Amino acid sequence: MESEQFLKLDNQLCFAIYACSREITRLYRPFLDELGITYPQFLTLTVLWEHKRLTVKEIGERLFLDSGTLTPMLKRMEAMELVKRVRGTEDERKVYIALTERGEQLREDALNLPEKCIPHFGLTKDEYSGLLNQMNQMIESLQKVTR
Amino acid sequence: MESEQFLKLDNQLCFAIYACSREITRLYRPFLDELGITYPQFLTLTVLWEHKRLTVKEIGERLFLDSGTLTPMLKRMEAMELVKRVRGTEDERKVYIALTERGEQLREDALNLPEKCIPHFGLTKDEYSGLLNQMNQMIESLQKVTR
DNA sequence: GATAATTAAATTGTGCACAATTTAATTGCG
DNA sequence: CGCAATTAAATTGTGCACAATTTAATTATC
Repeated sequence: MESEQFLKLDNQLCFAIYACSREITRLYRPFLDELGITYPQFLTLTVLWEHKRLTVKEIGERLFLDSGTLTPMLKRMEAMELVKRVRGTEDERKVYIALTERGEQLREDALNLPEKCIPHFGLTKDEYSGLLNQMNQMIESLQKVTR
Repeated sequence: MESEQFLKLDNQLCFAIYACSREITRLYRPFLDELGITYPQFLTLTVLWEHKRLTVKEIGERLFLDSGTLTPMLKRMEAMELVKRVRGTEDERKVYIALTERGEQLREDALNLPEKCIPHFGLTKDEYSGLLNQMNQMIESLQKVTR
């Protein structure tokens, strides 16, 4: 039947996406190594470059990560002096994350990172944005079920 | 400039793929929980259902994983009696991984897993296979650089 | 206004993922 | 043959990812 076909590794989109995600991380790694950060740390900085100051929860909402992942990572980033962690005063449950000078400056070094990496994806501009759309659509569909 | 745009989270295909991969794993989890396995373990079983007996290296070539990841995972799977690990006799560097009875049987329970999950991707049949092709193409392009 | 329910982070514990190194076996080569 | 180079797994160490629980603060309700 069809079931048999779907169970083959080569026919599984989920495996292709999982493998692709790891290959992209591998592509980014040498560039990120130069900056002294990991890929998830780069994503965290990316949202902070856009929003300056966010709570742990707000970062989590954007990256789809929870405090179990973020808290230890943000502590490492604080130790590297990339971010400051400040407990809220009006609501003491919240912890605000803001960039340090160093965290701000890192943006300049990261600015050309996408341009250096994206060409290796082997996609045309249209394919890139088409794929971006489809992926975001898919994420939305999936989140309706998984949340 | 364009650089600024590329650095925004919403424009980064790499983030979309990373997030999508994790959402798919989240979708599969409850079904895999019933089988008592994780997603990477499911992928390992998938290649073994296709090939019966493979070395650690051969599994790694198919899943793009190294012994640092596979050895401990395969030991856990051996403890769960899903696979047998047998050191090669003609070449003692190799370790052959084969399914146990239980590992074989699990295939029946996993057979309908793709059918249960794929509809939630929110894709048409054509979109699914188109995306599968593009992802595999992308993986190939990336591996030319990262290997 | 006390208390129950909710919320935000942190903590605990398990399982990848992967770089780097180690160990042991095999192959290549002079 | 003898030894260097290579190969296959295993090991070591770091960093996510996430479920489940805990802690502490805030909000809702009576």
